[in-house]
Amino acid sequence: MPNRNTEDLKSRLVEYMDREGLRSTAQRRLVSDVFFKSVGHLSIEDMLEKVRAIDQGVGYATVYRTLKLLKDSGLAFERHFGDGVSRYEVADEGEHHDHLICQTCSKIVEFEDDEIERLQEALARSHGFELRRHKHELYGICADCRAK
Amino acid sequence: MPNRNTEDLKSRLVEYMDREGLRSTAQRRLVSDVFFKSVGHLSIEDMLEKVRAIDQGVGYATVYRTLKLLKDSGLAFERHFGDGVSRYEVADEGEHHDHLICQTCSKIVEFEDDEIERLQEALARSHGFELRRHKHELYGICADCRAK
DNA sequence: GTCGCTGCAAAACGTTTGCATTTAG
DNA sequence: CTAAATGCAAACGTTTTGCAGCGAC
Repeated sequence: MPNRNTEDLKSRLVEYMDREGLRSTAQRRLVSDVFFKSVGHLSIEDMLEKVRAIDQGVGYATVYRTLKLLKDSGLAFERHFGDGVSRYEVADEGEHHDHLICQTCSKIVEFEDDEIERLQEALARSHGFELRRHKHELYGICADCRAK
Repeated sequence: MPNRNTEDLKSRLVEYMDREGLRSTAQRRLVSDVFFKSVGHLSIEDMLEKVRAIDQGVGYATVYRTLKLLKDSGLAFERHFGDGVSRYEVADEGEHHDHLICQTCSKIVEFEDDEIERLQEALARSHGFELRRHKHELYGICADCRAK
């Protein structure tokens, strides 16, 4: 139950599909609806499971291609956390965050730090780079796991 | 020609192998020597090519397993830059750096910023985490590519 | 001589694509 | 009707492993 305006996301997707001349199909609506209502970082398998709970006729490739579509439209971020699996996350507008990951229990905490953002922007500029995006992941052991 | 004490790295590897009861073989010595003399971020294929220039009998699996050994011993870092390929880098002691990557020409600039390090340490602590390692990658367009 | 290591080839793994069929527009 | 989307299965690229023979100790 994310606190999120899924209607807005849906209409942005429709706009994108209109613009690109893509068709609105039952599968795309199902996959994108399920995705927009999800929290966290979902693999294709995760999505397939959720989607098949509603319609088990949906194929892996369709989920894969719809997630790609969502990524291309800017409505999903694709993440890689070191295991070989791609994960997808709803790209809430304006919101941005990095990740703090527990190496023991795999808990993922999201964070944002304006000061770090500012410093990395400055750093990129000082090396002549125009910064487009970044990946900042902190790996450690969370308080719960240390307590055990 | 990295400015690096390869003898030290070699002896640390020998220590590790002794401790673990592993054997010193011609292939392991060759692969690790080539690796320690290398700069940058090498894929298994890169390493295989360099190694086979000296002894073309060496198999892919041996390079793979030796790189894994180097990673386990703490003498190599494994990196993932988003294409599906694992890359390895010599883990010089004390030295640490993050990466600034040009999205156009794939140039990789290494950086280190103590202030960012300090902030991320504080941030992890404030979330109850004991920080073990981190990944900080900045993607953008370098000056050369923007000039074109 | 033992048991770990090598090289090969094959398996595994997640991702991506070709194609015949279905379906939105 | 037409072209795009689907589902399947197969292709892909990379990583990982089983195993027979080889070699360090």
